[in-house]
Amino acid sequence: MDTDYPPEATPARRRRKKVKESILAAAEKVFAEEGESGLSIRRLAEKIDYSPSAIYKYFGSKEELLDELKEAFFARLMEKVARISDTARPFRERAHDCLTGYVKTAVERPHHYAAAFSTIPSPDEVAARAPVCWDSFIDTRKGQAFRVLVDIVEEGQANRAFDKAMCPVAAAKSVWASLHGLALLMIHMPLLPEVQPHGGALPPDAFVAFHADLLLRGLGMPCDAPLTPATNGQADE
Amino acid sequence: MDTDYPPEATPARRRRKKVKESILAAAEKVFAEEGESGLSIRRLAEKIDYSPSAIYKYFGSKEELLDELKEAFFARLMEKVARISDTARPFRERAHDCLTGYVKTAVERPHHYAAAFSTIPSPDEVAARAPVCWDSFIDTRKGQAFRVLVDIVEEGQANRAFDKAMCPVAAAKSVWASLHGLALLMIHMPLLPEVQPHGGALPPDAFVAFHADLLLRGLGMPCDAPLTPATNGQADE
DNA sequence: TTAGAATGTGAACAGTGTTCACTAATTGAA
DNA sequence: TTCAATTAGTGAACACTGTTCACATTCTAA
Repeated sequence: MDTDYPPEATPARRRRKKVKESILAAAEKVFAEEGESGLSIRRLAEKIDYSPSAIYKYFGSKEELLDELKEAFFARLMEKVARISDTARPFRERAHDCLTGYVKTAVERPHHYAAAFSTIPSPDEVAARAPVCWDSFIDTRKGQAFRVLVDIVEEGQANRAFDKAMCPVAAAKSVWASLHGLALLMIHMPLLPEVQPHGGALPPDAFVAFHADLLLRGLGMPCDAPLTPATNGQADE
Repeated sequence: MDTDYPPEATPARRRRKKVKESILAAAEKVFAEEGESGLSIRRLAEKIDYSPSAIYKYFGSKEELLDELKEAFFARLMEKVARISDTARPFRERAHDCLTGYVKTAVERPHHYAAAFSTIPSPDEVAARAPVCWDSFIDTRKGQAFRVLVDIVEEGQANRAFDKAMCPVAAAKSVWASLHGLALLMIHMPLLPEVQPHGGALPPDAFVAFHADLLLRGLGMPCDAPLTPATNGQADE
């Protein structure tokens, strides 16, 4: 696509960048509230007072525009988790907060997170892209987020907090899957955490923490605190 | 919608049912291969040699048609897992196979499974539907699949295989989330299991088994076998 | 000053889900 | 058997969608 120019800061380039950002800002707003179904090129054009076709001078297609939104979101998510991981605190706390932080950040922008995992490659595409090499994956935004998890697992193993027999990459994949699933389940079924046969369910945040504890224990790290706070189960109700 | 009639088996009703099933069959085929994006009413009509508007005599909307496909798929998924859970085998084997069975069945029909969790309710809708009661959820197809997981957790706790301090419902939610995430990750990134820095990644099935083992350990059940088979890690490569 | 590139536009194309007036066939009752 | 009422099926249309393209305008660099 010929929509991206080298960034010598001529006045024209600056103007162009501004317009492009106004498009992205308008798109971001609509998309955050209503998701892809609410975001049409015509509606977007109306919002920024341009004609629909003008948008195609800045983005090759709607998909390209959406990709930038998702990419930016995932970069924020990754950075957030990485920052948590970089704080100087006991390993268990840090690991726990990385896991819960991932889920919480994902759930904050449900449409973004869900859209970041929305395309299903056909068997042909899969065959064409295989085999996938590690280096190309780890340069992706998703790959970088994954990298943080691998580092945590390796650190935990070095600490003897986690089982050393596990392949750290496999363990990180497993953890990622579990976080991913919780995030999506909470996005698509926001009331699930509240569902409980006799009332007294965990509030969403506590449930995310519980999930993280379970994962850490799966990795081989026993819990010092009890797994479920007193509010859960069929207590006093 | 007035598209469903009582099932007195008059010739007309039989004919109607047949046509409806032919629509569903055609839709099923297209949907399984190409997902929602490939399934248009006009294309569907062409396939079964009817006019597009004819389809609306059988389904109130495209969404309603799709809902039937997803519902049928999830019913199969649920039944499959329930059947595994009902076999007479050692608890650990059964539990393990239920978890892996869920993921494997989901991945077999990627578009179905992903579509079954595709709608994101707006905050208004969430507020309107809250609070959700257990009984109405457990009658859902998803609720029934979830029920199987709760039963497994409770059985494991009764066996002293799982931690008794956990709320079984919370634990089941956590397990569900982890399975859900693995299934979706494998659907949207089919090559992820293969990604490994120095080659020698687990094949997909082995990775699913590894994931299940990790979950069982998280629930409090220690592993008899080593967590990761010999093929993993940076072995002989 | 002027050629060339970049920006923005309106009309159009091909596609979508859906509705509706209409015809044709089928049904159940007189 | 006849006849009214229901049902099945149709084609044209509506209001959308993403996208393209010839065209006019504006800006930029030589």
